[in-house]
Amino acid sequence: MVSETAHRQAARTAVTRPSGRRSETVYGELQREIVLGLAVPESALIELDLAERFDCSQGTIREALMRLNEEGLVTRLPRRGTSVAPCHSADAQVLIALRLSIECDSIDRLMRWAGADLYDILHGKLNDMRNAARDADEYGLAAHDRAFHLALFEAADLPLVTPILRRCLVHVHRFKIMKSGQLRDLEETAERHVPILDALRARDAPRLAEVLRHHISTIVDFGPDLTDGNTA
Amino acid sequence: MVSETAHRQAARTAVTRPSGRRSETVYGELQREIVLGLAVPESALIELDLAERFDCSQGTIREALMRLNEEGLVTRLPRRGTSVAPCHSADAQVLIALRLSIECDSIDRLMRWAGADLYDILHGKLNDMRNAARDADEYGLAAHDRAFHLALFEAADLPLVTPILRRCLVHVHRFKIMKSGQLRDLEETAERHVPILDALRARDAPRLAEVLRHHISTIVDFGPDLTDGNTA
DNA sequence: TGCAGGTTGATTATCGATAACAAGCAAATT
DNA sequence: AATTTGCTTGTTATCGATAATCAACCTGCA
Repeated sequence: MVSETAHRQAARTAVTRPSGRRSETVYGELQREIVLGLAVPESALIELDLAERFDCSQGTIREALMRLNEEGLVTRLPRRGTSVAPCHSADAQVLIALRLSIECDSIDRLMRWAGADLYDILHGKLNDMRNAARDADEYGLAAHDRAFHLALFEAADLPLVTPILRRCLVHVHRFKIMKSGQLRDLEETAERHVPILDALRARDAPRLAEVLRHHISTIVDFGPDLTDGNTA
Repeated sequence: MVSETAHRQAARTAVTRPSGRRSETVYGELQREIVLGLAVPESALIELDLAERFDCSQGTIREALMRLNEEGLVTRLPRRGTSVAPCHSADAQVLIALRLSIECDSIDRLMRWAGADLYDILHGKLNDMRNAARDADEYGLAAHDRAFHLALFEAADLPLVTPILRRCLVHVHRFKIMKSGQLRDLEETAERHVPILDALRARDAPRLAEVLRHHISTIVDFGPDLTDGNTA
């Protein structure tokens, strides 16, 4: 009996370690594939297929898909299945405008709670970005970039708005990555955050607002062509 | 044999109809209670308790809670449980600003696809609002009001933005209802939509923008006092 | 008294099976 | 030839049971 217990403990540890929370892994991987454009927009995602692929049950997949649906990365129709969200420039433009308004209009509020610890946290995220850039990990860079902006916004203490910002960030990244191929200077993208940190450290609210506005509005240029699906 | 088939049909209809989709019912009822303030902000929601109350399984409750989480009406922490979302004026102010920007900035785009059928649909929603107002059904009125604005925005064909607008609408309604007691003129709230319909019928984009802007910015006045939780 | 370590209670996470459902297809009847 | 009827297939929705997890408490010891 004792040995059986010990064996069970060992097995549990061995099995449980790899993932942590299973649906979390599935969620993260699918998010990566969608944002990176590996999963083509409008294509179907079958729950049972994914369950087999990730070696888990349908319920776990369902949970991951619901999380994705929450951010708008997939569309779930009642009994018609799940599909990868479309990616049109019209949506992206509105989303960027919203992001601009959310991030910039809350700076005064943000400043009231921002302390030195916030600066340290953000500096950590910046280093994460630099590492990802060095490894040519475009998705990792984008993920850390989202973490940076979300951490900054957290200081404004607007819990009902944060999920909306998260959603905007994800879609802006998706559009940016799908629009321009891999021909981007990742290092430069990371360094673009330095002025934000500087303004924050100086506790200069107007400058922070201006720097942020510039940072966000120059992420994607809608100049040349668009990866728009419908030509209507 | 014929009678047995007929009976089976009748039974199926009788049993299936009441609920339709079970998680849908749970979702709708919980949404009502939260928006109406019947469920107090920050209070805990236990999955198994709800499962017993609605006489369904835990998974069904979980699905409903996830939908609620999607709109930000509840907060789900990994292993700490689910709680009703807070309701502070700071969030509400930002949400109203976002709503304003989403609805008003897409009118040009909207006009390009709007036809006579859209006017008819919206007119139907207006009548729904009038009926709810006559019945003193404040939640019904709010629900039809959301449907009105969402139907209008649908014409802009920005599927990635629609869920964000839905979220803003729900929270604005919640804040509005929780702020002012029941002392509101429901009939007047319904009639406030007539100018929007008029401008749409006239296909006058600038006027529609102006009317909408006024409509939205006068929904809640942050003048006197605030039902703010923290006094920080 | 103070604390290290285990135990319990509450809650969520996962699973596999079954039910419900919508759409497409094919055959049969008119 | 056209319409309808019924079957088949692909997919999601729901369920009840079990496992994993975390926080708080409680016990034995110094």
